[in-house]
Amino acid sequence: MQMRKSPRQQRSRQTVERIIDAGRTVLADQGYDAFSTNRVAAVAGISPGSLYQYFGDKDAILTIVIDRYWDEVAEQVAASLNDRIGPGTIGLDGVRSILDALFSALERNPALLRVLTEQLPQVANRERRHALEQRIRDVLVTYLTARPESSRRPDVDLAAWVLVMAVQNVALRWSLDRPGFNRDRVLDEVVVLVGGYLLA
Amino acid sequence: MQMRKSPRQQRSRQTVERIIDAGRTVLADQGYDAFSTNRVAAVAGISPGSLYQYFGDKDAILTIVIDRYWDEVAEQVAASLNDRIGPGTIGLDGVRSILDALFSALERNPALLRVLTEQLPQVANRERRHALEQRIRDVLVTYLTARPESSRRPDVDLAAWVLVMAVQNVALRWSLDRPGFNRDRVLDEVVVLVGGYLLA
DNA sequence: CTTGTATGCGAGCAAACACTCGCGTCAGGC
DNA sequence: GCCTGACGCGAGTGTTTGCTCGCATACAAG
Repeated sequence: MQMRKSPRQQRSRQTVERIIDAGRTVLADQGYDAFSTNRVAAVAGISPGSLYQYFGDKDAILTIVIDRYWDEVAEQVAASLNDRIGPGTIGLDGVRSILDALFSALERNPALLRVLTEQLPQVANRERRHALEQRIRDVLVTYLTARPESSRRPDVDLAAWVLVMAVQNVALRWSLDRPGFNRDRVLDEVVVLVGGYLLA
Repeated sequence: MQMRKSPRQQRSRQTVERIIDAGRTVLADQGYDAFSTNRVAAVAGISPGSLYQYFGDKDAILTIVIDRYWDEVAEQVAASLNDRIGPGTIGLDGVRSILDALFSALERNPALLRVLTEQLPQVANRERRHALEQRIRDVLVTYLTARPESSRRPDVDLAAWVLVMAVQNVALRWSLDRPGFNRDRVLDEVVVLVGGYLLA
């Protein structure tokens, strides 16, 4: 179920925002198990009944929190992407700064990222993450097509898919697992991974 | 909680196996939501009470199903790895056949793989997947150290980590999302990814 | 056969929790 | 200032589900 009715007055618009904030807070601070409607309502400082005036069910709140999170990540990566993609050939330093943006975006809210990726049924994230991936793949494909000299891979779609899948997991797992490796060196290695693949 | 007591008689050992089988069946066929103790017991053809003679709680059954699954995957990959690692330098065709083994292992039980990775809280898989990753990383590190001519990466540990993370996700997502790409061509690309990275 | 133990049963308990409903309160247009 | 609908309340309901417990049955040792 989705949003039940839209808030008309000022007061209720604040209520809706407080519910969403409370949802994010509970998720990030106490985990998915604690994410009960009663608790979210309590943290939001409202009653459980009020919650159901605007949200059809528990999942509706969860969905909004998830959507907002991935939208923020997408926004930051897209910003860096658009900055670099205008001029001419990107070059390895450009790749690096885009990767840097991705890493930074994932570092913004580690607690929430952890809960979203480790405690939630992934099916909840699936749609949004696919959208994010698709968005980046599209940019990649148009870039690689426009500048064939920057890649030796024959199938552009396939190359973009492989790169996104590979890079995504390196970034994600570095953010979540915090292995002992230095951030800058990991970035360097990913740049090599990408460059080596495209120009092999 | 763990295993509550071990089965002494033949009869009860069969019961335990039937419970585990039922657990796997319910998970793969009906998903995690349907994975209730009562239903598992029903599918196993026993009563809920009997189930708790051997398993401390619901999670104990789940854990065993997960462990067995990842152990099987690890076994198949390790087998291919050990076959290839004995002789001398592996070479790109050797890399390819190891990757092939990984893909095949993930293709064995797609339904269960999907439920484990998409519906379960990932924290349940975490330990086992880390163990699997660590195992492969160790093999990689010893190989790369023993044959420095096969890689130009300065930090062997870091290189192994990056490769495992990158390759893992490509394999996993290809198995789960079934994008339109031909299996062999994906394998080829991953070989290029690995080779290009190590020899860049 | 007897007896102690391992195994199995299944109705039912207790807790958690998503969600409702009837009623009181307040905002804001006229 | 009034009046109507939007807003908010919170105790309560219905259901689900993990798990127990007292008892029956099957097994194996002596």
